[in-house]
Amino acid sequence: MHSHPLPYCEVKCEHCAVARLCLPMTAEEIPDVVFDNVVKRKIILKAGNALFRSNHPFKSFYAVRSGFLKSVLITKDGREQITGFYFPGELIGFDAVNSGYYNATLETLTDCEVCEISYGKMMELSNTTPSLQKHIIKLMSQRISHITCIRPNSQAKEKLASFLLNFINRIDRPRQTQKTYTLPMKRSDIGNHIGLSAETVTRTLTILKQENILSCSGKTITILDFRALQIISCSTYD
Amino acid sequence: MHSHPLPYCEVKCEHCAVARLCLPMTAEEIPDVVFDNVVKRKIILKAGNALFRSNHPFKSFYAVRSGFLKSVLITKDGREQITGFYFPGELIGFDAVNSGYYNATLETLTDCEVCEISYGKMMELSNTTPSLQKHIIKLMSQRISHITCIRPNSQAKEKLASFLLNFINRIDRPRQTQKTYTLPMKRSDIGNHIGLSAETVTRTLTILKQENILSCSGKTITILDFRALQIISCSTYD
DNA sequence: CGTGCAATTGATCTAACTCAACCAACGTGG
DNA sequence: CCACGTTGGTTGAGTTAGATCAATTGCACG
Repeated sequence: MHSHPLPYCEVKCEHCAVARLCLPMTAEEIPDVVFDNVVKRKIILKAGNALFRSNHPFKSFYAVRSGFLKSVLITKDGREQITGFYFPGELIGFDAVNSGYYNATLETLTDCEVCEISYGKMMELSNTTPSLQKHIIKLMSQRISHITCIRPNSQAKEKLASFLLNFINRIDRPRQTQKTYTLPMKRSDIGNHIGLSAETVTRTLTILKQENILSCSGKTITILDFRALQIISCSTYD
Repeated sequence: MHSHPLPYCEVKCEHCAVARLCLPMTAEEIPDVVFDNVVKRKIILKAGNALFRSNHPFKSFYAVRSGFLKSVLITKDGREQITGFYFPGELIGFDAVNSGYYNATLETLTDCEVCEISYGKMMELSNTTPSLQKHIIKLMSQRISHITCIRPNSQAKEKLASFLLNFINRIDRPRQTQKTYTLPMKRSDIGNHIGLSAETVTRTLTILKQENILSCSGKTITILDFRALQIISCSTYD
């Protein structure tokens, strides 16, 4: 939970597995030399560290190259609120553009590789690169959809189903034949984020197991009946 | 709740009271003739009508010129979920860019004037207008912040305080000496949105009245102790 | 092979929900 | 102009989903 100097190393986007998700990486459109000026460096973080803290001035987005992070808000009386999770290929910092400072602390759930993307330089570049501009707006739109996916006045089962579907949609897109996933966060993190206690998350998972909708042990979860999960979530996921 | 042909009329942005919030309206940057091509027309809607419905194809943002709207999602078992409110000067439709269709039905809470902004044409225009591009991203960032403001695992009092502060911040920015506001939505809408029953909203308002933090009667609400409300909300509002 | 954190399970408790009655404001039509 | 229906708000009583507290087990890692 302590933040210390961030170790950097060189990175080439063309070698990045999640580049296509992160920024539109068509070499013919953006010359490498220009692009390298925008995406600075790869930051390596061990699990449990902070990428940045609440109220620090905003100057960069961060692209998740690998690993998982959570965005945490500490209320004045010391409680934690997890306002979101970040998965590989996703961009961090959209909420900070308006206020000019980061609204939450970004903590790694696992070891992470993160690329720093200068906001100012990216905006310059996007002036001459329509596809980049479109892509940013699309990613922001996507994030808005993700946030909206948990309905606050729904039951535990419904919330958890929505959370799991959202997780799968973001981690495994386009959806593979794969049905087994590793949850990067603990029960209490899930609960905190969707408005349940850790115990209720466990109990609800147990119910879903008994109903043969999924099986899970620890952080490993297998979806047995995808359709049932969709029905429970009442969502519009495909 | 019925949707019928939308009545249009001519509108000039330079005469609009909320133009400065909606799009960057510096005449020297964007020639009128170009701009008029993007902002199509003014739509007039009576209270209780739909601007658009869930799953309709997305092709335009809508700017709220006057009035108030709510965005409603109908779950498969018929329950309503209010995913957000829209106030004068705000843009509607950010969540639809990614999926290509509107994710919710937009219903007017009051009589409304709304301007249609072609997404495609606006993106074209923003290619040559850096300030427009920056503005859109800022507005999207702002919306992300607004959505995040209600913490799902907090008490009724805290939720309601956060909701009220968010409302005031959006309706009255920069903050005036004004302390009395008219809530455009009913108790059940507030409750639905923040995850409480209408009765609990009423009861919580009654408690806040007894504590001399606010006074309210029906839709008219007066903030007596702003600071106390901020403390209850545990928020970071200024 | 402990040590410590996370997950599970059970027992109680409570904040908020639901149901119901009542009131106030408002619009409509006779 | 008033009777009436409708809609929204308030208040009370009883119920419940999920929280809290506590004890136990499981597991990962040095």
